Amino acid sequence: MHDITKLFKALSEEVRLRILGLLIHGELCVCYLMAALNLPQSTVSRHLTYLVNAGWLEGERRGVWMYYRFSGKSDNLRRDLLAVLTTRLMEIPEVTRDHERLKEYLRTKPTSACG
Amino acid sequence: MHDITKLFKALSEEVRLRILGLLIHGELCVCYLMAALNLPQSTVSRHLTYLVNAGWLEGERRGVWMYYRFSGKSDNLRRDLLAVLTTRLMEIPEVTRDHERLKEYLRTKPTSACG
DNA sequence: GACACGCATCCGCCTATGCGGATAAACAAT
DNA sequence: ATTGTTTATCCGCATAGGCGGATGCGTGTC
Repeated sequence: MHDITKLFKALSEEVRLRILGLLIHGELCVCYLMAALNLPQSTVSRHLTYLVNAGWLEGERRGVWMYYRFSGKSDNLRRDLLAVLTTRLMEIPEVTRDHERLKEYLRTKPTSACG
Repeated sequence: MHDITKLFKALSEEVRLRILGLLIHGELCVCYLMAALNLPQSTVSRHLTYLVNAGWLEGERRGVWMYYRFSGKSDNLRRDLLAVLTTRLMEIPEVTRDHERLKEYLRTKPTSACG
């Protein structure tokens, strides 16, 4: 039961929902998440760690860069919830706004950002 | 966005998931919930109020008795989540145990109980 | 109005977790 | 080893909300 409440608790914070909303279309580096969310690095990092510990995400380091994506682990509840999130998160204005910001960042893409 | 995080936060506590699990088959009076959950009245009442405020439940008073059921209000996210909960909550041992307790209570059903 | 019952809320105590700047740790190049 | 970059974690502060017994509020009967 503790695993389950942890799954839902992870979804009970705006920043974390926004992160999941950004990762729906595939993995992203922290530097992109920071730009899209327009939040300080420590805030983003803290929430990513929470989502990993709750079982939603997994991270992969590539050099200095850290990428996050939805966890490959799968159980019935998480799979069902993920299906719901995949459609419903995109209906949230804050999430669509983040996607616009991400697109803009990709277009202007500083050379200092990850490959 | 605040409504959405509130929905998930409501699901992030064991007692509240257990309450929702008990209400899946239909409305129940608080006295039944207390018996099935085997928890003090104040604890049950507090969580019921939280679930009402989060948008999951609605209550109806009948004399001194208070009945709760899933809210008639419907939006996309809540409807999808409810569909998930309807199947997945019954897979949780604590929830099935509550149902057994409820059945036992119904069988022995003190005359002082509602209905 | 008095009394009884069911249930919402208060209360004191405690734990969990939000925030962002500072710092530590990990990685890479020289 | 030094320097630079990215990111995880610490820190102090603040808010939210868990617990259950006590109390207040609402309903019903006499």
